[in-house]
Amino acid sequence: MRDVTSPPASTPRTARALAREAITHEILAAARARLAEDGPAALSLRAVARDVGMVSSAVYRYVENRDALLTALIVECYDELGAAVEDAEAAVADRADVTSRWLAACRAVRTWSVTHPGEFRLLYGTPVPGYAAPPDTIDPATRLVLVLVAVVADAHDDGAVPPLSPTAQGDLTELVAGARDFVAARGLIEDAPPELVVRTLMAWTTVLGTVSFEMFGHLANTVSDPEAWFDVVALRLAADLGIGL
Amino acid sequence: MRDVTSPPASTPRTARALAREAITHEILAAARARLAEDGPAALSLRAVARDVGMVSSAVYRYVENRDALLTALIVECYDELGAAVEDAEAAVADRADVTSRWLAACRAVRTWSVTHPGEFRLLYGTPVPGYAAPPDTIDPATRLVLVLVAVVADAHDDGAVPPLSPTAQGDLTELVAGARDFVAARGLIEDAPPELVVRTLMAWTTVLGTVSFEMFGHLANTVSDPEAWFDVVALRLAADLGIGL
DNA sequence: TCTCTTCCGTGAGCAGTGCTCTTGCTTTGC
DNA sequence: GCAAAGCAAGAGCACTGCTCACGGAAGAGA
Repeated sequence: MRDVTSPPASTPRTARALAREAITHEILAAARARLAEDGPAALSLRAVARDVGMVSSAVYRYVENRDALLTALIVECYDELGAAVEDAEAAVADRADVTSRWLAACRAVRTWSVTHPGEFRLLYGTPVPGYAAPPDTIDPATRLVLVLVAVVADAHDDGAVPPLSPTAQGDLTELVAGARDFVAARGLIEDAPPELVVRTLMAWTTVLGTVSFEMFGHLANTVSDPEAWFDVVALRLAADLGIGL
Repeated sequence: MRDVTSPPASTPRTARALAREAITHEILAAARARLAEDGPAALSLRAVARDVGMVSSAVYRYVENRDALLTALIVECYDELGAAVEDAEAAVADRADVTSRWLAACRAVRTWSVTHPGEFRLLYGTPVPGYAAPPDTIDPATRLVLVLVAVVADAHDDGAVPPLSPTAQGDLTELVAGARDFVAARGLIEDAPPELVVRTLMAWTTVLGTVSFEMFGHLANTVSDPEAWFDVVALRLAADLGIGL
């Protein structure tokens, strides 16, 4: 019984390949479970091997080494987080209400992070000592940022964004040229005002900084309710971006 | 030859105790050197033992365990960073120029971080898996924040801070009560406006977030000159706080 | 159906880790 | 001068990432 939907030449989906894929998936799942408990740096390949009922060396049939396992996890997590933010933002019915869309996206970032502390550490915590993230990870990583930028871009197109009190200091245009090319290449804003780019970058920094502070305990004894605090921050950032209130 | 300056009863500064102190210091120094290379999670007690020319078990005479070593390093680094920021801020001659004082303090944060990447990871990166920072560390950690708050407080006392466009959303007062008590207890601002506290907290989050982004490589291909970018961010935060331009 | 190749799991092994414990030596205090 | 205390060494335990030779199983081609 042949599978006509997928050509066997390009992807020979034999039973063997399927089993291999399933086991690889099982290994990744076990690794993510371990991740939540001990953190990325302490991720033990032997431990995940035990969890899936294998001997440690057998895992190397499926995963090249520990770094490759980390990379796979990073890509998976970035994608999951990106999807969560995309869904949350897309769920806002009133597309003209950019403030709600911004808040929904930001909240989704925090919600996912709080419910996935181990994964958050992997993505936005200290890089694992000997590990250097390969280029494969930067594309999934941008997915989340694109949602935020898209909201800002929409608000900008509507003309709802007031002039952003430009502080004259050198050529901002050149400084954030990379970021402007980034959004331009994705067809979001053709010729973004540097002011807007700077504000958006700062906002994204503050969003992630706020979540990091909460996750890593730097907010203890300072703010009573982290969730409410995050909302305050997110709304103020929206106001700073000219898309709030 | 007795040392009259220090009473021998409370601190018996014998030659032995001095030698012990010196070796402990040497161990800490070696650990910090290792820190810069491999990061906190990979800090190997055996490696620092080799560096100081000891066998691994010998260091346990001076350091209780790896966590205690980390704690000592954290306290040391927080103090060093705090001192660096204090000095930089104090070096601004014109005390009325709050903007320059703010910028100097912020710049000192970044400069220290960039020149001490390993230590920065230790302080503001992912907490080491099995390690929980003891209460001894929170006091040194606040030292740096106090400098920033003091600048804001001075600006506030001068009355130079304009009304901060309050976005009405629940009772901010209760939300940031911890932070307000914090500054009040240190005699900085007696009855700080919640608006100001919120802004200052956000600014501090953004400052550290910006440095973290740079240090952990999340700013790659986005901003051409991290140092110039940091200045832009810091100055804009000052403007948001009402102490800039 | 038979063979041959490819794949997979096992277990031993190497070098490294944190940490404990015993042993012997040196230094200190009386 | 001697007992006590402190110190460095080394063996040892359980753990880590990773490699490699081995035997078995499963699929592919004839």
